[in-house]
Amino acid sequence: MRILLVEDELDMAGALGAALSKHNIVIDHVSSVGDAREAVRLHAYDAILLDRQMPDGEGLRLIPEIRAADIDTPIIVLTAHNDHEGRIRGLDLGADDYMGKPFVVEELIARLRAVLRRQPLLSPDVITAGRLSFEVSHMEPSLDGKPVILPRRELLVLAALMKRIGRTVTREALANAVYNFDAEIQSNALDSHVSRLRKKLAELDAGVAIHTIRGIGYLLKAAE
Amino acid sequence: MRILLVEDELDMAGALGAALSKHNIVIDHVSSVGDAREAVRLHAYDAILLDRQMPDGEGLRLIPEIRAADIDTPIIVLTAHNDHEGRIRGLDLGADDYMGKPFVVEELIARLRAVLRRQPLLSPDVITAGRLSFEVSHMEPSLDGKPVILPRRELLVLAALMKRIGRTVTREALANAVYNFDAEIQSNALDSHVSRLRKKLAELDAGVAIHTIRGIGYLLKAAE
DNA sequence: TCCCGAGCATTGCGGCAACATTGCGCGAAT
DNA sequence: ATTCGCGCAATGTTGCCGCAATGCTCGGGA
Repeated sequence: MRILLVEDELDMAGALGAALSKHNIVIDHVSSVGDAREAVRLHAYDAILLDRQMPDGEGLRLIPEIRAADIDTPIIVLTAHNDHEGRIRGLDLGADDYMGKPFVVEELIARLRAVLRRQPLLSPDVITAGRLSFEVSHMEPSLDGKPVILPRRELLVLAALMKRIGRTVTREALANAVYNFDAEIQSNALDSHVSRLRKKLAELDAGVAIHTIRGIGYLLKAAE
Repeated sequence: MRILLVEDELDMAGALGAALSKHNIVIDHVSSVGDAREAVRLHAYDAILLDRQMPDGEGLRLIPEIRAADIDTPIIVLTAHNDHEGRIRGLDLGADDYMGKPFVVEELIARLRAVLRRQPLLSPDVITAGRLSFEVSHMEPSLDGKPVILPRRELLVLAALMKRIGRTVTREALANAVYNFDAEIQSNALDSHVSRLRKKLAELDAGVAIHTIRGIGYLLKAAE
């Protein structure tokens, strides 16, 4: 899961980033409306966290722009605590939720999950294949109801493959799901994650296997 | 799918070429307006990526020429990031979309797909024959909804035949769909791809067969 | 009708690039 | 201090692809 954080206060951004990482969320952080606009153009995020005041203007005005572009990524607006008008305007403009600052990170996570789960038409929250199932909003795979613990990167790989189960995922798409664009990968790190994940799936006898599509990417499929 | 890339920066062209090949797109790359003009005359591309500044002039002026020749191939203009005037002029002149540089390749692919899909009257995105269907924008064949994995070259052959299903495809046209004109084939490599594809279609019982039109080319047809 | 040649089909092979695997060292987290 | 995930790189493996040898088919001409 990858989200965009639009926030100019660096402390705040840092703290949020650390907290969200623990929940296996990949973050792209930008500090201005302009950069945010660019980032949204460049990547289809799972969600956007949007602060109101930015050095180059009002964050809220991004919302109609995004919606006009036919992008229905969930947006959560971060507002000052008593900014009543801001909350309402945000929702009117097409935001999905808001959080008054200061807030407890756990609550933000919960709202994120809620907001992500609220799009059942587009994609169900729980995906099942073989003996394996995956709860998207919690980023949690499980086998016969028992949670499976995976390292962060492998988990992100699995998530990306599960979301497109039975269909191919290009190497590039996979890389985008696993790394944010600050990250610079100059080796076959991605391959090794795939390899390790593959091995674990086999050991667990998960009933799914990662197939290689040479020259294109990968594909997760239930074993027959 | 074959597209023309008009770009004089070699780094850029190289990177784009590599990325697009992974998506099974064959690229012809030219570095000047003159060569581009020639290329458009010689081949009916699925799309054109057009950079603005060329050594021998302004790329945009190709657009009216192309449109005047009654060629409605989608054109995506690659502009410098803040080149507002260029974007607007490009669209006015008859381009279909633009991309500000630098950009992430995934987005370009997405725009390509969007632009290709935007011509539903000319050609639908999903072509079906026998039990086989083919999603043009994703270059993905499927049988009863399940994706069929094919090697790159065979996939390109299948795409070319599907796009003209029931009608003959010249050997030459087929070669153009599978190879760019840098590629130099001095054997019957193309035949062997056709052969292997034919075999697979039979094994899969896909309900379509490749017929040979002696002296001319091939024809894909649903089995009766 | 039979023959013959050109065009096409098929298939094994070798090279090569893409991919897989795994040990290692670093650094972060606990 | 120890563990563990991560990126890296070296090495092993796979499978696509172009090639070419060989066999087959069609169709025209005598």
